[in-house]
Amino acid sequence: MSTPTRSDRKYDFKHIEAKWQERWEKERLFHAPPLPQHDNKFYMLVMFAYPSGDIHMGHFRNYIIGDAVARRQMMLGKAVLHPFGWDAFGLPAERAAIQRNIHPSEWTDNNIEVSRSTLQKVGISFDWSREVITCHPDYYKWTQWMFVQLFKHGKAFRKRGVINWCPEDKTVLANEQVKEGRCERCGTLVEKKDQMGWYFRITDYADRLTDDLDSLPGWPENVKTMQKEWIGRSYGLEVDFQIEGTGEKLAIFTTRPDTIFGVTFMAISPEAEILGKLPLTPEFAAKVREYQKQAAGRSDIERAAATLEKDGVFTGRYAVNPFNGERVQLWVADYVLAGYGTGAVMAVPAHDSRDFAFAKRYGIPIKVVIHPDANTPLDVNKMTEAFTDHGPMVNSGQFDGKAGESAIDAVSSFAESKGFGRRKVNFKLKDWSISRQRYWGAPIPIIHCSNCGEQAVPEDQLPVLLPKVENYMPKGRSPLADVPEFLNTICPKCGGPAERDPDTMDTFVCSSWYFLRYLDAQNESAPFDKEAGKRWMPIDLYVGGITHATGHLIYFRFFTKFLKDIGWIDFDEPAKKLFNHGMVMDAHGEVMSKSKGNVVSPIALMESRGTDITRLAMFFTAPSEKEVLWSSDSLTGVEKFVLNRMYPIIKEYRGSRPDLKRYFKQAELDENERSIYVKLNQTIKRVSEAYDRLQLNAAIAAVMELTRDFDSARIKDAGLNDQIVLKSIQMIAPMAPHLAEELWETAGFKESIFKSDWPEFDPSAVIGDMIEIAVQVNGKLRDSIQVPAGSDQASVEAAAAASPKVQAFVTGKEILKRVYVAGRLLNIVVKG
RNA sequence: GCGAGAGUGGCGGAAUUGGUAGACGCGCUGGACUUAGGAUCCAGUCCUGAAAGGGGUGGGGGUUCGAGUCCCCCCUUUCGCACCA
Repeated sequence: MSTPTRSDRKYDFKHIEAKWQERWEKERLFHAPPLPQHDNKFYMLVMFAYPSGDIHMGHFRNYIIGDAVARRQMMLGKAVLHPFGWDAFGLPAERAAIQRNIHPSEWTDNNIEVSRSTLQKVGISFDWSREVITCHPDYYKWTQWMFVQLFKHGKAFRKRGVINWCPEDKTVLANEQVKEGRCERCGTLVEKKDQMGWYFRITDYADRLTDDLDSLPGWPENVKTMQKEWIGRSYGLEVDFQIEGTGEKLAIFTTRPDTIFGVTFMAISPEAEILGKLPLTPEFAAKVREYQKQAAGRSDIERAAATLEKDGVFTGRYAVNPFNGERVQLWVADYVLAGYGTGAVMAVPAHDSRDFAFAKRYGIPIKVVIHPDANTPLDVNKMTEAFTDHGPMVNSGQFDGKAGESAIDAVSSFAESKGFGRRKVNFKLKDWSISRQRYWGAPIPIIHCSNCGEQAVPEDQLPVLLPKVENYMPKGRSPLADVPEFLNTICPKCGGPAERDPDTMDTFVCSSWYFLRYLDAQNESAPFDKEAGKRWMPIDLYVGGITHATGHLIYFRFFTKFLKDIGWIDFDEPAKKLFNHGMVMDAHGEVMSKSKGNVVSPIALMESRGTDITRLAMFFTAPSEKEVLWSSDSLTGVEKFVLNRMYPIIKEYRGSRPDLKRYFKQAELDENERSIYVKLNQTIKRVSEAYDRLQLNAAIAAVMELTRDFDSARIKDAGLNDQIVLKSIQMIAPMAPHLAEELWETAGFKESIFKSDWPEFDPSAVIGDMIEIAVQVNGKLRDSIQVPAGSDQASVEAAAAASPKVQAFVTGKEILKRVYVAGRLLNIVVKG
């Protein structure tokens, strides 16, 4: 299959790839300088990997995209930082340890070895001297340092609260790790539990995390939208309702103050704290308790099912609407979320679909206070669903007639002036729960002292080393809790006996700052050098999968903002540009998985067809942001291109060692030469733009066209001929680096092609001396005419008028006007 | 339900952002060279039509000299969130 016919040399990719990988390594070609010039650097980051031991098509695609960009930036003369590392803490290592009776670190380190050497075979231009491994103490020392900084600034705190509990993994999960009520990792239904744990106050950053998205034009809209929705900022009014016959107030949050005269009941979440403070008669208290039990037994999914019939129980108590003094029933209902707002809502059945369903079920009155518009009243008896749009207020006292924003404004201001309400901003985003009751993670650097409370481990005592343990079997509490040598310590403040926190940190903490450690990975006295941060940051391009849109990609922005606030860095946003590559599916559009047996290994392909051909095939099959349905057909076209055109092209090289910066004068070239010279420059332009937009499929297509049109036999000028050969090789180099290096060397260059200058196009040669003008009559194409470049409108019109095809549509008709687009098109508009 | 995308040949996909739709590649058809071809080369390949021409970018309207591209209404589809009051 790989036997070329036109080439008299076999394309011995195995030899070529090994040779160049070795040479790159020896020459330290990819080692980034410690402190680049800020205006001439490029930080190319790909999401680091969990070391599972194999590199699959998804990794392959991710890293070759980053590689193509990094290598091209090298050719553009930038100081390039292109590092890699391993997100090495996490559950699979514990699993494997339990199954095979080896230590998680051993399993992890072995996998890293295997994966690293695979990546080296892919020829990715990583600077391995900056590799980070998050489970090694020299890294997690600084993860703990980050925790301590957060703690010292009040951004890390411990509280008891309802948490997501995965019964399979036996650990707490952050909200971001729960998808559709299930553990993102193992798919088990998540349970609610009331438990003590550590949190990061990411909610303090909610406004900035939302607002600053607008300063990121280089981020895809869909990711920004997803983050905004996840953070879920909403503006509204908090109103106090007195609970009749008690001194208690019930505060509620609403985004629709304009419906407040339509409140006909109130609803409290069964988990809301206020419920405990309500004096209930024994009869009602028992009913409420029973309902609470029932609600607690329902999974999140059951409770969230939108179609689920709302249910609840009456508390026997009444609340008073401060706007009109009306007395309404106070219910407990589990469609109200405990964790949002105040855990209680004012219910306006006429204008909220959930309240509507509830009111219908329990026969609670429905009161219309908004009309669709002034002339279209709503009839309560005919309503089959709530009317939730905006419209003029009715039955609302002095507010009648106000509508929309101004209505909300008027009601809010009134409440504020009377002192029973205040404007408020609420977020869906919750504080980030980071305690994990598992072994294989970074220990939380906190000491609990019965006298002094929670004390951060002094920075000079970091890292808190993860001890060896006998048993990683998950029991629902951290394995470290059973290691007295670890647990027992002394209080750093009073010196008395104290205990370490037994929990470890969510691995997303480790990955929230790894991009900074790359700047200065060996630093033993600081997480990274501030000057290196100034020079290298922000990340110029961050490439990874879309799956991290509302997890990692929010967390690392949060860390960045925190570190800026405490003076470690001087920028607000970590990454200027974000690119999400598409997934790699099998030929039928199914996700590749071991259980389906449809996994295609990039390694096998690289071995049978060559790494560069495999890389080109991945680039060429689909644009990088779209999903790829991978089949072996993907290889056919690019393989022919490499074997029949690209690899043999070097035979056409005449050894002229041309000045690659020289531009030719079109007048000095003959017709064949001129046309290929124009093609060359058009190609350089197209390819450069394609790389800039990461349209690597289009970049390959353009080079294919050039090499197809290139016919050395028809070119007299050796310098021109050789420019075409060499620039074609340069243009393909970032995508097929081994092949390009080999050809470049064959042409006589001693230095790596990645030290050569990326070709620039001759602006005077992107259009030829004769150009084609489309001639339309009434917008329909009738002919294409050749005119000298630079012709004015009059001469183009004259040439068009001479065309018989055009004449056929114009003769005898009145010409109304002519639209001329210079160098492209002439449209003759005729009557009739 | 809410939100954000996407619909272009048999297939993957191009189209300088309002200016010659279908680049490049796969597949397919025919031919050349061959003992052979699953190699290579040449030609063809949106539909219709003998041709001239006509039609054509999910469907329907609109703006414009000109719309795949902009606007409105549908349809299909992918992804995300999912009782957030």
